[in-house]
Amino acid sequence: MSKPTPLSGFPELLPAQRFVEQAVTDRLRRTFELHGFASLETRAVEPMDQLLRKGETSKEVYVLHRLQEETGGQGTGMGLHFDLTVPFARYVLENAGRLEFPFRRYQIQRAWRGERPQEGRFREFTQADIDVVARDVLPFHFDVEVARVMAEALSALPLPPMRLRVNNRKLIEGFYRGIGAPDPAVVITIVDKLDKLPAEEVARLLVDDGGLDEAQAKQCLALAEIESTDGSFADRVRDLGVRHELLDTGLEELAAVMRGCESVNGDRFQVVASLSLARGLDYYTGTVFEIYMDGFENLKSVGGGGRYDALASDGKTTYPGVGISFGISRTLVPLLQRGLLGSDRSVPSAVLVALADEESRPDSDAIAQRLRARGIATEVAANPQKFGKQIRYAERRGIPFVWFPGAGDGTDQVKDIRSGDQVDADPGTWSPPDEDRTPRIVVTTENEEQQ
RNA sequence: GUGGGCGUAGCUCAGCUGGUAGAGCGCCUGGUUGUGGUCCAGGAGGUCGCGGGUUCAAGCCCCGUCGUUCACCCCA
Repeated sequence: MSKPTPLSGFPELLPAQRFVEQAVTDRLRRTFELHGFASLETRAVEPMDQLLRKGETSKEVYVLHRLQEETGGQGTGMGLHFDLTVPFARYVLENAGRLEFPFRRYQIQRAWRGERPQEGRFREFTQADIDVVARDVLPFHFDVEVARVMAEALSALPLPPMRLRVNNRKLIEGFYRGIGAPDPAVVITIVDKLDKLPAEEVARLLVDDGGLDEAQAKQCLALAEIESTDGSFADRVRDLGVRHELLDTGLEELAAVMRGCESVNGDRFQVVASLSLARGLDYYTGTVFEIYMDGFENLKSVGGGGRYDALASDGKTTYPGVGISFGISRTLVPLLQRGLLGSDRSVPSAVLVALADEESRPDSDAIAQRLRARGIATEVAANPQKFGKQIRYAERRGIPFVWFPGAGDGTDQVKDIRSGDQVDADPGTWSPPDEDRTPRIVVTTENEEQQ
């Protein structure tokens, strides 16, 4: 069999990289749970009609069918989910009678999209979502809470600083109605292209496709330009002189989110009111979020979310929600591939017990067991090679300590192969420094890389 | 789906106007006979993505194909 080539869009990590990914998900999980979010996993597949509803028609869903199905058959009618929000909404409806509301959950899981892969964009990827869902009414303070929890979670990760851009659908829709736009939804999708097209181009689209006149288009761009890290955006919006009830509501909500997030601002995280933000998905009804990673603006948003008041509804009861998701693969894989993030070991082992000869393997095994019993990850050398080879075996894998049974007059010795220090040691009492118990994440900044 | 770039050793890549396949790193052995990293000497490893064409001769030119990558689209 010839060497298989990688499948584009289906990233697979090396052990040292996988350790980083696991460490990141562990930390996310810890933060989410500290805030009382329960873990949830939903099945990988959903019925196609679930996946394709709610303005998701453009999604490139991977459809399931059985290999031996009659040709021309209708398939199974199931597809792989492409995000975690839609399956969650379905799950809430299905289990509404057994859940306590407001229900908060986190979900760290894979999703699939059949789109063309690019850096940070994959066909199979992992994301971390938090959502809060209530029955009938979801108090607004949850909009603030999900933002704060995600901010806290991301600040704790060994990643570049993040920026959370926030806007409010009511605000911009109210504004567009206030200036007399015939179809606010169209205006939203056009304004959303501002980060890709020059302003003049967007202005022309607003006139040609949005049905606005020049003055209205100018107003829209003026609104989109507004950005602030505090509540000052509100005055600048009001200065534009547009009046609409929905606009006022949106301004109040966005101001509330900004106020609520003040304390999470810092070196590692910044919350920005950004009035150009719209998001393509049409199920968002109020607050919308997008996350950006400093220095990686080319990846576009690495997370996003918002409030969806009507995504989950069984006809009688609606379950409004608000949530935010973070792209684990999207952020981690580019950093890992560029070598900006890694770990100092490819194995969990902190200690390699050397093997003098095959006959003494039980002795080495016994030492390893005593270390493991005290929580020290330990492996025994694969072969009784010359000790130089065994040290090199450890060195290649990043294992910091090599244990020599009966090295000094029958006393065991342990060597820190980084410093070369070798000391007498007892497997019943010796411990590595805490920082050596598990692999460590190694962060290289872009600047260091260039030097 | 549309358009461009790129497929040569495990990895990163070089290979001139077409003339018998190269480097660095890594790997293996020895120097160093239970203590690695440095150094020295030696060694293994290639259907040049695949198929066809042009030519005395193709890694190089042409066509096709597959893979990969970037952009559009869309988004985590």
